[in-house]
Amino acid sequence: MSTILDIARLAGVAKSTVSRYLNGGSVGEATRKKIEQAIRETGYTPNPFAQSLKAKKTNIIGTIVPRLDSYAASQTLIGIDEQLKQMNYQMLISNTSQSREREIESIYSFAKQKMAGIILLATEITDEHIEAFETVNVPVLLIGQEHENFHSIIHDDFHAGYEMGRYVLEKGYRRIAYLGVTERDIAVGVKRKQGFKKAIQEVENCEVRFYETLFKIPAAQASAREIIKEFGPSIFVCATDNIALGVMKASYAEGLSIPKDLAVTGFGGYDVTEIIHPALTTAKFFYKEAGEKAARQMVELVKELPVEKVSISKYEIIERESVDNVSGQTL
Amino acid sequence: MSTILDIARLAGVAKSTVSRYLNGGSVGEATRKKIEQAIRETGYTPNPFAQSLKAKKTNIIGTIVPRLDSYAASQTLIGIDEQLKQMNYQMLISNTSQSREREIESIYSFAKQKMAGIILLATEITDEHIEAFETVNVPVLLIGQEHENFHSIIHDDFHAGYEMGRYVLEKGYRRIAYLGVTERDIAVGVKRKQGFKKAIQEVENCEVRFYETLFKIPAAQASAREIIKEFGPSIFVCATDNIALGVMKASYAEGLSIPKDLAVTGFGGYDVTEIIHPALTTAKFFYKEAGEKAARQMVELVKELPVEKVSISKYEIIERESVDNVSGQTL
DNA sequence: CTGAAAGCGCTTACAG
DNA sequence: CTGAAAGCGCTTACAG
Repeated sequence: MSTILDIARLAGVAKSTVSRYLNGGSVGEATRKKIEQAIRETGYTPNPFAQSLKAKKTNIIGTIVPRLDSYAASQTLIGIDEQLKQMNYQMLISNTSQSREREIESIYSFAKQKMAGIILLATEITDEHIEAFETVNVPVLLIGQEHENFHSIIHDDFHAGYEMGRYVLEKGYRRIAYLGVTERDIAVGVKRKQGFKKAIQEVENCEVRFYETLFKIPAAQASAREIIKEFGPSIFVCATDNIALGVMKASYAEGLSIPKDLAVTGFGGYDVTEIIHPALTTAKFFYKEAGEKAARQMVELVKELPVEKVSISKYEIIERESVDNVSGQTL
Repeated sequence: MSTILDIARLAGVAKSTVSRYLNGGSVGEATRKKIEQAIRETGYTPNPFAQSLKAKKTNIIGTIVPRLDSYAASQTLIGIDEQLKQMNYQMLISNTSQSREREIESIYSFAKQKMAGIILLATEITDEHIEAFETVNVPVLLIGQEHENFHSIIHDDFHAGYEMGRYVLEKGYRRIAYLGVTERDIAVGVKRKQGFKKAIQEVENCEVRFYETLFKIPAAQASAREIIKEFGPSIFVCATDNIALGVMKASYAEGLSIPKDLAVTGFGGYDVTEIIHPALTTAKFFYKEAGEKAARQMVELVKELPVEKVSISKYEIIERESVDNVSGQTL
């Protein structure tokens, strides 16, 4: 491995001149050529550790993710990674396995490692998060949740909820179970529900009940079984695709046919939703695109350029087979 | 951020003494206490860049993965990551988006970044791979494929194929379509098929035809449609779960009911296989465990301890609903 | 435009 | 056991 000194000698100039060339400073035509030649000969690449030691900052963006094995997470990461690569930055992933403690630790650990910025695929923002981010003093970008203290990219949960509500009502459903999650998750637990509620309020004679369950399929399945028995809705509007999957399992178990006996919708647009049969009607979010945008904005933050506080990523209602047309009426 | 000099001054000793303490060298009882106290006060942690600059090696294991959005990949990564963390190593992921070129680039790039070792979630090992690994001279571990030049952890594809064959025959199926993939993929394309063939050879009066398709669901679906029409098997034994999913979609489209009209099996044990209805009978591999073992072995390689050339990870046939009992006979 | 020098924070022989 | 000194490979004022 050759060093900057090797190529300085080869080119017959000083180390500092080579360094200047490398960092885009102005060098004379002749010396530039000699340096370029020397670099070509040796295949020289700068030692990143030496660079970072001086610069006290890397070109690495630390990305904190609650789990690796979710569609949303992996798509978002792919988007971040590809975009970052294009801009000559690198992504370092910290998987916290849904542990808030590890999430906080990762913030400090990334700061120690001189990450240029931190992207958090957020579920909940606690005081500990705020404190950590404030003490490390590194550019931060949230994906999936918004917070007044930080820049963020969110999915349009409210309007997706609203449009999903409209869609379900248009199809004629009037006995609806909304199966949501904890309100501590603002995006998934609050916004989607609020949007849905708004759609409901625009219509009359509609019986809607709101329930809360957990994110995992088995929990959703158990909740659904209860609800089917005690309420007997004609449709489940579920706050996530996984919850919808749990509802579908419950309905098989109860011998209900989808969508004839029971309709189901989700949110997310996970690829499994089109593999299953019947395919699931859902509000698709654009995780990869959101990740790409996050990467771009993060680099702008690093360069201290102005960035809008919150960007809203789009969505799309995808009609598939899990919802019937009960009435055909238009609202 | 405090440096080693700060804590040397605080403790009233020399930098080198602190460094020795930090690296497990012998220090006197009294100085040890003073140093520990100083570290506690300041919350000092060593600057990793300065360390790496001297040591010319990091405690980071570079992990090259063809894609992030696959069950096998994410489970394997989770296993590697968790185990590495426990051993005070870090994982750095390079996602190549199925580009062989990027795979090769990543090898060189990891070497430049002084990774302590490289783990490759392998699909195909080409001459370029071999050349790259030889020139960088960094410990290497393959997961998923074996190769004489390198250490590796593989899944027991051969025996999984064999046992799947036995299982299908026991259930009474005798008109079988084996839907495989390219033989350039030794593990998936060759070994699983070989194991399956062995099982077939132990029985008589069995009509088996072998086909080849691509890894993606739509491609498998198209292949399946053809095969259903021209051969009309009573069961599809598919080389991967995704291919099995494609077959299931094709059978819905053709109006065939699973498992009554057509049975299906896969390999992999992806979690989607138990979400769908009917749930898929498959040979489950233990990706996360394989990742954990890979991490352990990699660290041993880094430390230049002896490591077995190839480790075989286990599998398990999971019986679910996509296969009927046609005969009930025992082989 | 170019170069000499100091310094980033750590480790590693080498003396004592 | 402990410390002074050199050096890892780079960057950054500062002179010229």
